[in-house]
Amino acid sequence: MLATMRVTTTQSLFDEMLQRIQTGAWPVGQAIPSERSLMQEMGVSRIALREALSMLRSLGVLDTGHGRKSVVRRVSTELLERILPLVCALEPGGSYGQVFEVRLALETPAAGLAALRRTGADLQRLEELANEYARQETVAGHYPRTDLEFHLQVAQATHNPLITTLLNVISRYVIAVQSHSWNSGIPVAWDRAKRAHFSILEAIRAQDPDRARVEMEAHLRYTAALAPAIK
Amino acid sequence: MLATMRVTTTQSLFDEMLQRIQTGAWPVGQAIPSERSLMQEMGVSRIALREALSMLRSLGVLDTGHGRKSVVRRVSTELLERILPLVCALEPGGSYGQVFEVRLALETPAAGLAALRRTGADLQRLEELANEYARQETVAGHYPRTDLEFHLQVAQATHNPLITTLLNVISRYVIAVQSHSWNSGIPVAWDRAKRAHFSILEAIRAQDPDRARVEMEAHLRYTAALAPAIK
DNA sequence: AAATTCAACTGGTATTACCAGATCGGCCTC
DNA sequence: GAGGCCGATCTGGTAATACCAGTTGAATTT
Repeated sequence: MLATMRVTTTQSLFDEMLQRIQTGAWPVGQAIPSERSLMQEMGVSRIALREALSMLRSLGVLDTGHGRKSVVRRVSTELLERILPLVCALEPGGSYGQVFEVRLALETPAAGLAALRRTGADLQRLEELANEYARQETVAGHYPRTDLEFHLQVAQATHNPLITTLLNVISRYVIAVQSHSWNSGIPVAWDRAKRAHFSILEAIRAQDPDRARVEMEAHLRYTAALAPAIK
Repeated sequence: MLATMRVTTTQSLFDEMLQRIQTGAWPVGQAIPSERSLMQEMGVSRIALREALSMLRSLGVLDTGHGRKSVVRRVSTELLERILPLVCALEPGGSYGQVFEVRLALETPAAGLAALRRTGADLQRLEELANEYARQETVAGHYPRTDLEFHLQVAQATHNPLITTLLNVISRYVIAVQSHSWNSGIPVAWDRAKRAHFSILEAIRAQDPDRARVEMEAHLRYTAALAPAIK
């Protein structure tokens, strides 16, 4: 026997099973062997095995359920969406301005990438959202939602899921804070924002990344400047 | 009793304990009650309790160990560091290129912000790291580490913790993949990278955000182009 | 052939016991 | 009396076993 087995049984099981998933030995979307057969194969107790499984489940890579077999789930962006707010919340000094900086940094090049890669479907969806946004006349809470959807569709058009995920989380946060501060709303700002959306849309339609970047950055900076300095 | 308790015992325990941590009932850095006392207080078996605890542990909010009490840990970036490779590995298109895009998008404006906000201490640290990096002659694995440290120090100089956190995670992953592909290393690339670090340093010293951005973007694009197209 | 039922899976929970690291107080030595 | 040694007893980690409860699918019944 070794001097001391530094890692616990649970940990080694977790590593082993995670590796099987990453290497594709346990393909995504497919069921893994039952707990009973696994504890035989690996020569461990069900306790240790289940603790390792519960770690995988809490990470979102396993979809378990009472009575059915456990299947490997694709760890998609939802995991990041759960984690990022947690990190942002616990990180001290996570003020609005700092989050906005990240949004600006990400979304500006994202607009450029979207201009390069947008498909016909992307363009159509963007058009719909820009029009829907332009139709909004009321001061109702719909405003931030359609605005958000337009921006997220731009992110979607980059066809980079990581960008989409990050912007999803960050934009949601930024817009939530913004709409909170614009309790009454400023009509003239809306008109400008509506025109800005169409400008961005046209740049993306023309597949002009530089113009898309410029328009997006101007739009974001303007809306940010509207929000009265938040703490 | 309710018709059916939809959530499992483990899940409700997890929620309960996570809430205790978030509300501060179980303060960060402090030990939580022992498993035996918890299973008495909550009226559950040790199995369910331990599975919930293992979920907390896998999220990084609990620091458990053999023989000592479990203490509440602050969720730091390490959680993201563990998750991101997983997402990239399992996401079908979550390739190196997509992660690099995010790094480029974030680090370029970060260099600009660093130029505006760097303190004297930031500058000194950057200088040390650039020099240390320049001294590296061997092909040893030190190369990526000092390179990473320089870049992270640039992020640090933005004094935006969210940028620091995100770049910490993303750069780590990008550089890990890069160093993996540069098995032999290309000396001429090193020289260029060393000069690039000094160029960035000088721009930050001069507090010239535009130049810092340009230099950083050029540096990143060059090193990325070196990595032989990684699927 | 279609609907129904039931038996054999599956994962979820509970009980009990023991192992091993960590701790701290009392004891022994100096 | 002060300091180091040591073990009783805390802690979490692992194990074996049993049973509960959804799920499933094949055999049975209509």
